[in-house]
Amino acid sequence: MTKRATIRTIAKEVGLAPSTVSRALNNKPGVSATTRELVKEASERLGYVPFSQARALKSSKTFTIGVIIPEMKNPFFLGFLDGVEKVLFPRGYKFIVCNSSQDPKKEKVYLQWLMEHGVEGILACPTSPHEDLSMYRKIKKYGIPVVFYDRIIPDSASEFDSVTIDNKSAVADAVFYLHKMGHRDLGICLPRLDIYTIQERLKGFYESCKLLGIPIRKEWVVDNMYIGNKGEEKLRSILKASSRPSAIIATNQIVTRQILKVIHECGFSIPDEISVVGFDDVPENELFSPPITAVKQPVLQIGKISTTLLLGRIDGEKSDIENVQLKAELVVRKSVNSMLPP
Amino acid sequence: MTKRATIRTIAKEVGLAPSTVSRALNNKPGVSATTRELVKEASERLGYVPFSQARALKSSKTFTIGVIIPEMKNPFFLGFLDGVEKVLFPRGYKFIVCNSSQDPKKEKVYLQWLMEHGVEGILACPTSPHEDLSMYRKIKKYGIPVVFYDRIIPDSASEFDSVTIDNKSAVADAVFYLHKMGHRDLGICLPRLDIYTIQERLKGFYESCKLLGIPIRKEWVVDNMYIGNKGEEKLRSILKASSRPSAIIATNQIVTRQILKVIHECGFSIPDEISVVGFDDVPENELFSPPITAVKQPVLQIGKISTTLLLGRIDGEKSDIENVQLKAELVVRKSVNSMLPP
DNA sequence: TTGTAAGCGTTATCAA
DNA sequence: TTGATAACGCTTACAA
Repeated sequence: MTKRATIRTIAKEVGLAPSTVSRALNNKPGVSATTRELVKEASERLGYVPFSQARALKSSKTFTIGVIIPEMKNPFFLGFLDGVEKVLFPRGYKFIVCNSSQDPKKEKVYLQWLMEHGVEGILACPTSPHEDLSMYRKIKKYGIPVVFYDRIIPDSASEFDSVTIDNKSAVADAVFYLHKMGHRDLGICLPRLDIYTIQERLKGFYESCKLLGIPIRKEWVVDNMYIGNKGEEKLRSILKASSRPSAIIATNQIVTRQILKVIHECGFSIPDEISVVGFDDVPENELFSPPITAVKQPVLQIGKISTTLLLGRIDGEKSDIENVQLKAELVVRKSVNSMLPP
Repeated sequence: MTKRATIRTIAKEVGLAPSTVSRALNNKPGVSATTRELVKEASERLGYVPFSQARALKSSKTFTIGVIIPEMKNPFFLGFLDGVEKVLFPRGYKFIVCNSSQDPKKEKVYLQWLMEHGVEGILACPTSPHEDLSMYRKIKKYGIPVVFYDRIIPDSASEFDSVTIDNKSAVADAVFYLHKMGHRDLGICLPRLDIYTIQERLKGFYESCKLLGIPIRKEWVVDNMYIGNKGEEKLRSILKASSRPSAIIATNQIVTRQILKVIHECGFSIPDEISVVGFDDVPENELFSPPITAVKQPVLQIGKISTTLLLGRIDGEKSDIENVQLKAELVVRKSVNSMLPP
């Protein structure tokens, strides 16, 4: 393992100045064809690898963006990353994935690191529970564009670009559908209440129930499915009570799984004994017995649009802040029973 | 948006030399407590952000590694990345995810980019179909350690560290189990044959069948499940034929889903009419009706071990090449019928 | 067309 | 304890 070849090594090798070598390698004008050939050949032969850190020192272009995701196990973020990559690769950009694990401190550490490492932009699903925008403001002030995706920090709409879905109507659609199918006794399960999207989804539940005159039973709102076994236990006790909901609504994919698990354990059959509306549309929804009716988020789109928006900002687009809101869609399968008289 | 504060800005602000500021900020010895305080306060006030590219120019430490994954949709890699992150974060390292999309050209582009961007090591699941090690050799020669995970390039064992599972026995275990349950008519589905792990899994199938005296029906080996609808169609025709296998073995998670899908479409019930052994253990396996018996890879372990190995190399450990091979485990659930007389 | 020299922000070495 | 200076590898005016 010899010392790395630099532009100087090549210069010496071919008897030219480093600047000429630089020009030749970067296909800049003002170099004779012969020289260029000569330089490229030598570069190849010496196994020269440009050192982008040095270049970044001058140009501050790193062709890297940072992506903050709050959890790794939720397939939503995998789909999102897929969309991000599809837009990034053709543009020659790469991304650094930072898993905040839903921990604001970890998020902060990562954000600081991303700043220091010269990312040109950041896609963030913020996890801060107490509206702490300070770090993101700092980053923006520092000249690094930020686009929020999936979640936003309330009241930050005018400050940051964002790409989200209409979470309220996503759940409202589910409620409307259940209502249409004759359901009046609805339960809902949520992973945890300190997440923006989840709060919105719950609001959508409350608002649509109110609108339709569906009575809300607070005890059928399970808001801590992520907290150990608490949530699952609570759901179990709800299902085993003498009076139980006729349908359960999920608010993300993990929760969908948890609901199915508890229902299986209780030995109920879907949809005859209980109906289920899942959240997030993943391939396995088709494969369950019965196939699960679910709210489908346009994951790939969220990834592609937020990345496109970010790259636009990196390129210096100075237009107004954009808050893109996409629509979720209810994919009807067989997990909801009709409660209507025939 | 004012100009970025540098170490010089701070130096001017507090009337000290840049070198002193550097020492103060990095908690190096040889700075009086008062000065350190003074500098840190000014740094804070000016919103100073160290520029790691410049630091890397001297130290060549970037605290970044590159990870090559071949596909984004396979949950295996999500679990793997989870393991990687768990080891990396406490050590202050970050990772750049590169999705080669099973495309050797794309893989090469990413590898080149990672080299140029000064990653200190690379975790790779190589996708090269024709044993092309040149790029990886180049990287290693250049001084960047490489650890292969999941897949290896045949005959590279003595050259590169690796963390894999015993793919042959993973499938063989499934075959033994099926045999024990009285199955003699086995089919197997594979995503594509140009992948190392898949070749091994197929070998494991052949070898164990031979050992047990199970006759192999070539037409029940579906080797192109990833190619459009070809694979699914072939499987469908196999299932609809007058003589069909009593059990189907999957060789990854996506293929498991495909098998379940086709079986559902054909209207067969599992396990009464056909048995299934899935590959990769994901939460939904528990939730299918019936729950799916599956080969469980120690995904998280693969991530953690390969990362630990890589960090060791980065730290300069000069021990012999390590080829870690982990064992998969068969998780028995209810998707395999007993064919034995009672 | 090619060479010289300065500088990007940081750190290490040596001198004060 | 602090300061001056050089160096990391590359790019880019400007000069030749």
